[in-house]
Amino acid sequence: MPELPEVETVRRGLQPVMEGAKIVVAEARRPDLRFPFQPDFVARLQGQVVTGLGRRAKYLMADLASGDVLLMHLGMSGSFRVIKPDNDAAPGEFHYPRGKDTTHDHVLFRMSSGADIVFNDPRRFGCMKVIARNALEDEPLLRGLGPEPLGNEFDAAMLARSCEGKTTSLKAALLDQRVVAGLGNIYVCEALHRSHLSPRRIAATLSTRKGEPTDHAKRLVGAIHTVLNDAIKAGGSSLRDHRRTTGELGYFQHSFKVYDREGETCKTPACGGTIKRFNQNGRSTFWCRKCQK
DNA sequence: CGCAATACCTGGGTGC
DNA sequence: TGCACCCAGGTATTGC
Repeated sequence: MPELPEVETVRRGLQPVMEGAKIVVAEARRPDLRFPFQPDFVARLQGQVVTGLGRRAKYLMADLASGDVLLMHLGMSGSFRVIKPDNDAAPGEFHYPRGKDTTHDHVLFRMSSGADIVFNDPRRFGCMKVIARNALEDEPLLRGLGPEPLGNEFDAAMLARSCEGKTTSLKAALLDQRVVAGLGNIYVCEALHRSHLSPRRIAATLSTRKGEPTDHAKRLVGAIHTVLNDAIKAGGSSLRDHRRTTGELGYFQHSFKVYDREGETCKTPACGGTIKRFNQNGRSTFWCRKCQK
């Protein structure tokens, strides 16, 4: 499901009920998500005050008063929702209407702010892990991540440098979280279209022989900034699974120019091309052959 | 080494 | 209706 804009939308939804509140009860309803929960997972969360809720790439990071950090990743199908606890339930129990959509409720938090937070993830590609804040730089899940695409360090020069010598496609390079951290299939397709660059272009063509960024690299960075910022403003894109923590849909999918638009007309002014789809490294690529070069 | 393919999961849609 | 198959917003691992 979620790429950077969706994760940021979730972060903004959880922040008001998590920050400054205590995790009164934590519950993992199955032994694992992508990997097994740590044996002390619940113990390290329960009773802790969340001092801040941040984001790094597609990871949510809840700072705890203990000095631990709770890392959360939504995988392909993870979502959080915030619900009102049932006042008639026992203090440590979560009572709420069950249905098909609650089958995959795997992790629950009761916050002292008066909210229950439910993590749902049908495919279980998501994960949660508690680590010590002073060991963040040694954390394997975070160690290899490249720059934040909306951060100050990420610019055309940096992108060109990290693509130097890469013989893979530009599409594959942008999906590589070591190159830039937070893009996924949707926003890579959209950023390439908005910068009029072909997904098949060799990644190394973003820099000159001298190692300077090309105009292509500058255009691409501009497009990445624009599409991510616009998508965050729209509350992300809702195709199948993404919901805001309130259950509402994001609406950036209405602004897609290529993603999921196979056979439709290109939205580039005066282009008139037809959006095509093909498979690149096992993922669908959507693009306009006429205006993306 | 870089890169492509594969595996991990469930569910929805399609075509027979 | 059932079934086989394909597809899905991610990422770690495998193998060439």
